[in-house]
Amino acid sequence: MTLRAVKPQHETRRRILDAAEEQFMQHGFEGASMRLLTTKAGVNLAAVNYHFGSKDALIEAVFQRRLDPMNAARLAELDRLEKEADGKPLSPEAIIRAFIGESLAMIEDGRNGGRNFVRLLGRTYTEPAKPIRTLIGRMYAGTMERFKAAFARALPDLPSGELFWRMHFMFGTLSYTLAATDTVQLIAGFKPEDRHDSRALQERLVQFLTAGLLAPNPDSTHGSSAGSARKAA
Amino acid sequence: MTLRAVKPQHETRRRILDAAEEQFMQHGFEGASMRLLTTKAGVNLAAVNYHFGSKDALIEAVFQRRLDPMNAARLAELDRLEKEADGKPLSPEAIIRAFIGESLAMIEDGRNGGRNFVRLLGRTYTEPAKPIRTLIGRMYAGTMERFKAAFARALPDLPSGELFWRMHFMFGTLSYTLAATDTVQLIAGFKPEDRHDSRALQERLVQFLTAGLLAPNPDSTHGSSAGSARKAA
DNA sequence: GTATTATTCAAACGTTCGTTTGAATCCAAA
DNA sequence: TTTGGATTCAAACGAACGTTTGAATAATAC
Repeated sequence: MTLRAVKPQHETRRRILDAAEEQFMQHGFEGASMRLLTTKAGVNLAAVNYHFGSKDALIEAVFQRRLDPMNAARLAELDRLEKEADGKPLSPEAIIRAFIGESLAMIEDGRNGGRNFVRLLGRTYTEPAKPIRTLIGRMYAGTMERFKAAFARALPDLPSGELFWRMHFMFGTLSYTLAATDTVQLIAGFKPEDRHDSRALQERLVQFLTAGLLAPNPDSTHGSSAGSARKAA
Repeated sequence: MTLRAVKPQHETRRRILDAAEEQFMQHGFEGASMRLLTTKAGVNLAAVNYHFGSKDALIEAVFQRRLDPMNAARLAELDRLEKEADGKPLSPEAIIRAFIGESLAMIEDGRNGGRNFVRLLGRTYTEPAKPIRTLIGRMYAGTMERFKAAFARALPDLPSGELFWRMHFMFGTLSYTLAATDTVQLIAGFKPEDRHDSRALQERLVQFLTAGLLAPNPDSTHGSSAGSARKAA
């Protein structure tokens, strides 16, 4: 076939990973079948086991391909900001932008399947299956640690217990937004043209998350110090 | 069996629904098998088809049982607040409490499976399968409409397009919190004792969501009116 | 007690699942 | 052109899937 001559070396692997992102996103890991997946990818059924070993290993490869570069970019942006700030703490808003910017950029990338991946990612956060949980947790560990430290420096009066919850809420808002933006339609009055305008979406998210992060501190029932962090950025 | 004598009329139906909540939550709809589900429920494999007709009908029944009363309670609480306010608009914080109070109460209800249900609900919001989406959308439609109207009255200066997004974000934060509170562990330093303290969790959520809802209004790129809604409740 | 209905049960239906196999084919090096 | 490893392919494996069936059992009505 002349088509084959054009085909790069790892074309089959790439086709499988792309189809896996879409199928896992649509049906979940257990619900996605290798037969439909390989058909969509245009490859033989046995190709997955040949190139990846098993369905579970394919799942891991799907996340490896996107998540590692994504978190690396987040950390690089944080590094850049901190170097630029020259020792001074960053503004909370800047840290938020560094964290969500990469994933929001992918949402517009329909061509390379980035959109499928972020939606897959969003639904995976609510996946209780233990192997997947530990996989995701391991891939995020270093990034979360660095961002938590950056937030702590930016908000010295916010108790670390509160910071944890604020980060949890922020992460939840982001992941839901990535996963459900054009699926769930609970609230009437949705303007379709807004859905893929990631610039406007990013500004809205930054406003919302920054305000939530800087919310007044509820007096903890456990008597921890009640420092407040009110001022807007 | 003497056990059977104690068994209420629709014991089998209830056992199936309880097991379904847990299995759907853990494995997703496509991933959950009727064989494991009926085994966990302690009923015969054919009982699901006898009592519900099919797996799909069982999914619908699972949501009917909990979601209808939950949304009814939300609307009742909103009605109560509005009657009490006697025509004056409610505070945004009060509306938020009315919306999230019911679902957060269920999170502590380990006995009756309410905890399983809210976690199932959280992961269902990110489920792209169309039948489930329309099912959930239909069950939420009236409630969302009423709450949107209440927010609009409380925040007359917030453009309705912005309100939509703020509600979207708030809903995302809530659903992620319900679904992932004790599954995902992305951020180190989690205090296990906080996980099931729904009182403290509710206060943290209210603080975060209220601040996000009242965030300063970013000037829309589409030139819509740029009213701001800054004041805290 | 008998008749009638509702429910449970073990077994089987055909289909699809993830994976394996061994031969066929491709491709680069000799 | 021949060789040898990499890749693709059709076919098949046993297991698990949702659902159906018809007999057995339990509960209710007469």
